[in-house]
Amino acid sequence: MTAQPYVGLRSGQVAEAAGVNMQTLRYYERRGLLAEPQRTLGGHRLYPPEAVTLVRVIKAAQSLGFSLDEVAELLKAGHHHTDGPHQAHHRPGRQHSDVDLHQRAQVKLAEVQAKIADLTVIANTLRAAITAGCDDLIACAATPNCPLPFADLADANLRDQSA
Amino acid sequence: MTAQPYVGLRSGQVAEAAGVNMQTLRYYERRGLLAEPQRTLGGHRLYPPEAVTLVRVIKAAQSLGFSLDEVAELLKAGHHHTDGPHQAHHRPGRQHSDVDLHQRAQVKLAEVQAKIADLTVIANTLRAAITAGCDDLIACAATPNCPLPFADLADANLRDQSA
DNA sequence: TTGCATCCGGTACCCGAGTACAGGCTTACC
DNA sequence: GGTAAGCCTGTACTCGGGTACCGGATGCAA
Repeated sequence: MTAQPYVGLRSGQVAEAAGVNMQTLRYYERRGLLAEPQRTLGGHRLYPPEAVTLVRVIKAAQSLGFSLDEVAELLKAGHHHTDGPHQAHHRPGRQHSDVDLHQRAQVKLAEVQAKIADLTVIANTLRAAITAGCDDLIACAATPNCPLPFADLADANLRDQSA
Repeated sequence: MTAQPYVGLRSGQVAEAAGVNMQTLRYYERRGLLAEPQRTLGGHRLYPPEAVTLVRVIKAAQSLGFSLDEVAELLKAGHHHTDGPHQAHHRPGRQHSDVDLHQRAQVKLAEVQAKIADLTVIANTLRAAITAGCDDLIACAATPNCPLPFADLADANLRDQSA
């Protein structure tokens, strides 16, 4: 019984390792993105090493346009299904999360693809603007002279809104 | 002097046509994205038709991840250069905006390309997750079993942060 | 056991991008 | 000239995603 110091990562360490603020960890915990970790007797958080990965995944997903709620969903989506080993009997209390996991992913995929498409349009626009020496984006966009696809973009956007 | 009704679009019309809230127009005006329009004698705004296009362009650019400040920059970038017809003499008061217009565009292009790359990674991840029937993104991400590129993504993100 | 870094909870604040509302004035048309 | 729809300014609020600060408690090593 060598009174070994507590094992696990302290919030500061996790924050550091994951490149976020400590407060952010607590914030994520409040938001349900991070499970409540172990505590020392004195109440200090003790995270398992995976926490770092998890935070990074969150940041990654989020930086690609997923809101924290969406990230939470994505995380939860798979997780309750991991919460016991091969637990084939599914009780009927959880309509939502399980059935549409693949759908969820597919929807997200579609969204991401749409985003890519839009960004591609803008990239092309910028490229065109650069090579054409087009100095004024609005002028180009507004006049039919320089037929950059900005207008299309705007239209795509409208389409988007109304969808 | 037939007292023709004021000519130009009223804010409601512009808002409607561009698919935004009227308040948003005023907001953009405050933010310097929209020039102050003409007014009727009574103080009502009268926009030229291009305003609609402009607002759409703003929305388009913004929906692709540009902040309003960035959009403002992009717009301004070209504009002062249009503010008089072939005015070749450039006076030396405006260091900033002109020189790096192309650079600006190039920087943006690089950003957009990076975003596309990241989104592509995530799209692949999702696709893989879907086809692999991988039900749990975190599990996948965290374990080396299912080598989805989530970790890379997270790394790319870190790279991003430190840049 | 003392000292210092670290962490605790709670609350309050920040920013970006709008949106809502109140109370009053204009426009347009009959 | 009356009246409804539309627009005006100003202020305040929302929402997402954090951040900052406070006074107090803990961890740990010397």
